[in-house]
Amino acid sequence: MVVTFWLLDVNSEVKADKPEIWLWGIDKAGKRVLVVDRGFLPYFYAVIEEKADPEKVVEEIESKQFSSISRLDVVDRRFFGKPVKVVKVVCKCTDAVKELAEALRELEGVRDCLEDDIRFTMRYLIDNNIVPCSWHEIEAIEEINSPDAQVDTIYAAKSPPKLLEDTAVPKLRILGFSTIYYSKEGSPKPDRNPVVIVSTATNFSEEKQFFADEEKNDGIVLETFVNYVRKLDPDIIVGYGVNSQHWLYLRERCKRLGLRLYVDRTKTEPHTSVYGHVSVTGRANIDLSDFASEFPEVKVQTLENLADYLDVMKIEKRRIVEDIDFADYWDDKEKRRVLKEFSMDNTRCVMGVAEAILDFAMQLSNLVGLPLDHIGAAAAGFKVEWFLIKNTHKSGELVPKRIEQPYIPYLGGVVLKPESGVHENVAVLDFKSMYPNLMIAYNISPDTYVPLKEPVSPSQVYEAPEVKHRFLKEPAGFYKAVLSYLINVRNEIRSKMKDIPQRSVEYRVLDARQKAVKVIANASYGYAGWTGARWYMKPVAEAASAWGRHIILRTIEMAENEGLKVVYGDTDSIFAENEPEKIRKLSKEIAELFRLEISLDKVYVRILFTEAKKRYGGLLPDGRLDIVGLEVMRGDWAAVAKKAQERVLEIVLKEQSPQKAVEFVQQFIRELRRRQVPYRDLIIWKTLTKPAEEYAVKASHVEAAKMLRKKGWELAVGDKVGYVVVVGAGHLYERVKPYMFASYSEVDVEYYVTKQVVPAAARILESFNVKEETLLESKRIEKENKRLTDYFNG
DNA sequence: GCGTTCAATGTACCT
DNA sequence: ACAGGTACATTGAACGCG
Repeated sequence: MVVTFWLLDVNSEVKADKPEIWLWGIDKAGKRVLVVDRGFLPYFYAVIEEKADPEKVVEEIESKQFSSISRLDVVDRRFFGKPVKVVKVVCKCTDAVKELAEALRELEGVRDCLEDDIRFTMRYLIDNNIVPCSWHEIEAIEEINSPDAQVDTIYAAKSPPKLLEDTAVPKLRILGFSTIYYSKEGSPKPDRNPVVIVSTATNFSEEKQFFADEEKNDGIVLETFVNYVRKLDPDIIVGYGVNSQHWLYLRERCKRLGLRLYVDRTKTEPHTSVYGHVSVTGRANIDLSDFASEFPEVKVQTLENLADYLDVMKIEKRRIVEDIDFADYWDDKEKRRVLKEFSMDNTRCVMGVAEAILDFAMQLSNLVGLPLDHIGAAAAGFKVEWFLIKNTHKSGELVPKRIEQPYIPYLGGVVLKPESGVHENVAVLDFKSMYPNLMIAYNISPDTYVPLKEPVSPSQVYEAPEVKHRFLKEPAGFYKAVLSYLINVRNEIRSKMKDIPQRSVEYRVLDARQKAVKVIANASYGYAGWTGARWYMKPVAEAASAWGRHIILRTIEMAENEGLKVVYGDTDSIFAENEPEKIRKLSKEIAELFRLEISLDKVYVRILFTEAKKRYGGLLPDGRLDIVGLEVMRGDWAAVAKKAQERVLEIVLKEQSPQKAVEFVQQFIRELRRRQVPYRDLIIWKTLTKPAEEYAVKASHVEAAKMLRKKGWELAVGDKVGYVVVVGAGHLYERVKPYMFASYSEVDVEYYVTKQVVPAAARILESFNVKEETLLESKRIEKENKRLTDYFNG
């Protein structure tokens, strides 16, 4: 019979020494199915030396009588674009692959073995063109002696599945959860601290909570939670921080209590796997924190901040309970109610954030080919790499081994020094997807690169300026193929979206798709220059950036020849006077000369450049401010400074009154000195980028982290530390405290005046010759106004 | 011994 | 564990000074 299913998860098993692929999915009728494919064997390639005879090599291998070899085939492949003869070594089991490849590498006539490092499940998906989060059909028969799996039907495959066109997403059961641990000794530890609350919610509005008893016994929490999950049988489980923390915590708790955390579909426990994701067999376990980086505007990426940003649940409308207070809240009968509600709200946030992210995650999984539960956990470089592996496989290109490469820096984009001060009516022109388009236009790719010593006629190659790297004009390299596809597909999607109502399901899915496509296209240049990449090739990245410099510099020349004054530019953009006719002419010239598209991105009514590069603020026609690089945009400045600077910019750009801005700052400082600003606006957040001991110099956030650790609150590398500056003597790092350990009365407000608000405000006002001292003068208002009036009137 | 100078360190941003 | 280019605050050693 033919089974049609949407692929949710995949894993491999070994039964009686034979490898099996298990495909978990949902069929057209909404039944949960497991398809077991026993017809696929692992393999790798032995690359034959150029002068060797492939048949001789096969004979040589055969003579060794390796028992784990199933068969040998001589086939044609390509390696970095060059045709090679390889022996496809098919193995009887997955365990044998590594060992066998190691042995064959030593054989005469074998140059190297490749693709022995491709995981079996990914091998199966790629070879059979099977795509996670897509529909497939397969010839299969219902299993008689079924393995124990929590699905409606189990099938045995009779042939590999076939990918279908259908892009619809089936109705899935989604479960979200969050936990509260009880600890009076700092960071909760599973060997001593119980889980007192688990809150769950589903995408069909079912909310549940599981609580520990009065003695804080959590066996009941874990047992009832596990039973609930099994009964509900979700396809997707979502949480925040579940990969790095919660699954392991719950599992450890279960172990101590003699329980099993059987929340999957086969009675195994959640286990950490590739890229640090936690696998729950038969379901897709998704950690939303893995997707938080898609929202760089959110500087401190906690669940509540993300939910606030995505309009899931506003922070002002919530009662937040800090971790350090969990135990106190649990112990107090009245407060326990608040803690329970806080926990339930966390799970509601999980569900809301999941709704904003899941479409994107599915599209990314679908595009890249990594299973849904892997895709978030995989770093950007690995996403690009799997996308490339999947797409190069089709053209017979072999996947290089990952080898450690020395890091050799190279030149990047051009950044112009801005014409500091205020400019009116400024147009921003930029090259759309500059690096991908350069790689397409000049066929820059690992498989088209012509090494220095290789003779080739100049007419056959594109030669990058300055660096002189050469790439064949023909045939198209795989970057060109793949990037053209991505750019075309994105354009098609975006034009399709124009004809669809924005609230429709279809629009949302298309939007998620175009975002996924954009992520991969944008990361491909960086991938080429990443020393960890399998296809790392410095000349590829270096040629792209060299072409980029060449083109932006020619563009500036041409603009100026046109009579357009360029006031700033960075990598792929130029800022110039907004003269539509001249701009149109310029765009046309660029298109003809370089076969690249430059477009009018936006126009600023008024823009202010500081003396520095990469820092400016502009007023858009709709009245919004566009602020770039300045303190307002930074997560490591106190909110007081950011708010003051933003208001100063607004006054200066909209009302064009530096005087009024000065008065605002002076008033703001008075309020700050009276401690009338919220305490939370004084918190400074900085990332711990390495273990506290490894810092070469003393640093405020590290000292704050050490204070937290002394009280049992451990921070991991990558965590953000929130601290405030308090009164006292000595270095700055000696005068900081974690924000939850300090009280407002001990805060050193003068620090915030002189080192936060004043510098941030002065950054803008220095364009108007306002000095920091002026901002710090606090005379009576009338007197001040007069003095300023006199000052600005000269 | 103490203030000044400046390279080094550290973080976060822009494209 | 995608690239290079850049700004900026703070630290701490070197320096100058009877």
